[in-house]
Amino acid sequence: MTTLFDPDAASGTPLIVHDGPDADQRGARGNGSLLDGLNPEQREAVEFRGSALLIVAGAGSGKTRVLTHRIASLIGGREAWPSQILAITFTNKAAAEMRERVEQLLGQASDGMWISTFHSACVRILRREAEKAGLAGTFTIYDSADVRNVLKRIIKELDADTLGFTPAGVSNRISKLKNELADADSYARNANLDDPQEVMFLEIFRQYTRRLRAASALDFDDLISETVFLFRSFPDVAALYQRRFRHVLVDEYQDTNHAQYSLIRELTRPVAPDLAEQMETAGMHVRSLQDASGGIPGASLTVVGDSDQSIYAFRGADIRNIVEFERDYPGAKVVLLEQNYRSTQNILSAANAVISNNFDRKDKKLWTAVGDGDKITGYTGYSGHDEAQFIADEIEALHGAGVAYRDIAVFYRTNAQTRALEEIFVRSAVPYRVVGGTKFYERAEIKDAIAYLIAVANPVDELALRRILNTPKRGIGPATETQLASFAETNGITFREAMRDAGSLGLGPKVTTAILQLAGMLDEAAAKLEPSNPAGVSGVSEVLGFLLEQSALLETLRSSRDPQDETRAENVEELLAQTKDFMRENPDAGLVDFLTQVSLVAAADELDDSSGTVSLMTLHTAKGLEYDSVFLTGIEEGLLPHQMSAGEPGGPAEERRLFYVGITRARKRLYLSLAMTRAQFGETSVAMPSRYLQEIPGELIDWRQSPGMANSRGGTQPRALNARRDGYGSRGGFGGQGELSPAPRPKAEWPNRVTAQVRDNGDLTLTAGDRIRHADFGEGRVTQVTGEGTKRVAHVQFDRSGAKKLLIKIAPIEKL
DNA sequence: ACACTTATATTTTTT
DNA sequence: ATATAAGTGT
Repeated sequence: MTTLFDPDAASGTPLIVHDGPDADQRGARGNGSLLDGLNPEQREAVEFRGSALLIVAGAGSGKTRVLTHRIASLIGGREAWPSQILAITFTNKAAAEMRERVEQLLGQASDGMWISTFHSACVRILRREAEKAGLAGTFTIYDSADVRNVLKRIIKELDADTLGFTPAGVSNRISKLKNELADADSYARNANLDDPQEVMFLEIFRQYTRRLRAASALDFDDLISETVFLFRSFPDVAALYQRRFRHVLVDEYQDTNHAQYSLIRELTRPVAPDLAEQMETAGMHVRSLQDASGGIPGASLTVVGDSDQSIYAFRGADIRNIVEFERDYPGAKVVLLEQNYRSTQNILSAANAVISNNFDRKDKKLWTAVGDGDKITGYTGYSGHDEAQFIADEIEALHGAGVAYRDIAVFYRTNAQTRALEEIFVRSAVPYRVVGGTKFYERAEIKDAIAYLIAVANPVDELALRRILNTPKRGIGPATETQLASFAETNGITFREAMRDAGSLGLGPKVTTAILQLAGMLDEAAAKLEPSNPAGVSGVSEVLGFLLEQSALLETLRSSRDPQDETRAENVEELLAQTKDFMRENPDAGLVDFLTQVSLVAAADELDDSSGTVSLMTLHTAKGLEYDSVFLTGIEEGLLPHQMSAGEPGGPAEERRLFYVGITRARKRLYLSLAMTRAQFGETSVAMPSRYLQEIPGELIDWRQSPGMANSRGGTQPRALNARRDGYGSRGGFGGQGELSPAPRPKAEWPNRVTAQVRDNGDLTLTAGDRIRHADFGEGRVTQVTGEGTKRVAHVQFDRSGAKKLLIKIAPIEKL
């Protein structure tokens, strides 16, 4: 028998493990079978043993495979216990998948392994070390809406709006600072205190910090930064985790911000000899980990990333983290994965061509062994709806040809673009699901129900209490709310305590009863969770059921005459069902765990692989996913690249990466679509093709309707225009035959600089029967006019060129 | 305090 | 266009 121990902190006690058949079996598995089917680079990445490893993994190069095999090989080769592994993924869904795949490879469960997102891991640490961190273990996590709520109140109280402060703006600024590990005090040290704007911002920041603390709440950014601060302030606490996690693996490293970078640095720091000795004395068994000096060496670090897929600079992601990895970790090994196992060569060639326009990057070319595949399909709609109709029709065609709906995805830059798509999809009966967007947990009725639970779990959370105070309506208005707040303030008690003491506020009897009833309900619910409760401990769903019943929240929605409330009631019922699922899947978890899980769901976590629907999502959400058929929509100037990115330094480059990410999601078929006009704020405006479209070699795209055709500057016949512009056109994305293939192709006729020359016919009005002359098609007769305003379309029968649809506002036509 | 009407901003991306 | 905010009247 060998005495080994798994320093798994879950139980806090070392385990004695016997050498036996089990161990032999694990050893016998060896690494041989784990390396099967890997290419030499992947193999190298799996097998490398050393303190730091950077895997530069191009899109679709099998990085998840490498990561899972690496973890499995560490555990299977008995180099590490599952509990010594910490793997950070981008979404909870990716984490679950990774765990499953590791266990599949090992053929055994691997309890104790931490595979989670940055935020989940930090919450876990903070709840565990709450006392040291100066927090209640039941702290609430505020999402962006909660944060804005708090800020709104502060700004109002300080009259800061007169200085131009908005909740969203301040929230952004605070978030940026926290991502840099700054707090109000450190900011104050460098602030220009002669600037009233700065002074006000500082005051808001201070108040905000104070209120969150008073409510025992943390925002998303705090989760990371507070963990870093905890580790820095308490080396002994940090040492617990430094000792435990011997292998730290981080996925999507290009999207880490400074705080996350620092967290990884702290976790992979060595433990000093004296601290290690203290731990040994405390019975923590560090002997087997100690090096010659008596300290515990830093954990091995593996990071995986691709700077070409860095798309989160706006939330503080710092591309330098990956670019300068070798400088940060001297002696780091770098492995490059360039072979792509996902897409066809045509798709990869397009992706390579686009991304090569970003100059400050290491050249990297994806390649595949699977062959060219289909061409990319292009389509230019007259409007967003026309574009959506094309997509719906094409999806139906694909489906008819045997492609499952779930293998099809539609991507867009902004959430607002879902509207046109949804309208058409509903009409065309295409089964679809919007991933992210207005997320389930962000709906008002769900936040209300959750607020009841938060009020029970974390009684000092004033925000949650204020939210439910008059939801559903119980006659407690803003005036009463303010009175309660100031009563709490003057007496130095919490809002909740003030509610319990409502009787001494001298309010009307009706209001007083209402408040006391609510407070009593919450206390009663809390009692149900007490372990000492003689009636036994209730689970999350019982408590929620009790609260919904007592507050009549559900009943109010059901009996409302607003037709939308019916759906809201169903949503609340869905939440109740979710609590039951949660209890079944996590028998040991409690209310706080449920609330944590709810707070940390990512958009992509909502994806259900088994659902037979088309998935709609933003390009950001699409990162890390792949589909057989991908529709990339709204490839227009102002949308991709987005208008707002124009001012940002590096904005257009990041937008290009976003386009690149979208392209590389497709396995077999890629569709690029855009519209000539786009509705925005209810106004319709003319849209121009994106500059990025021209970066794709023309011969890769098969235009069903090119931008040139859509504004009728093209035609169905080759024209002299093409030859004339060949100097530009053959290189660009649309005119392109390439210098080597002189034969003109009918479908490639977009004049090179069409983006710069869009005509405006103003309010030219046409009616059926009018004769017109078109610059290319000659004379014809209008047969019909459809559409409204700027997107009026004339259907014209040309004398020589046949029937065409023309966008009246921008077509090169004149009335005769 | 609540229901109704009118004004206004909203759309960049997200844990 | 739509959703929320603010304003007005009961």
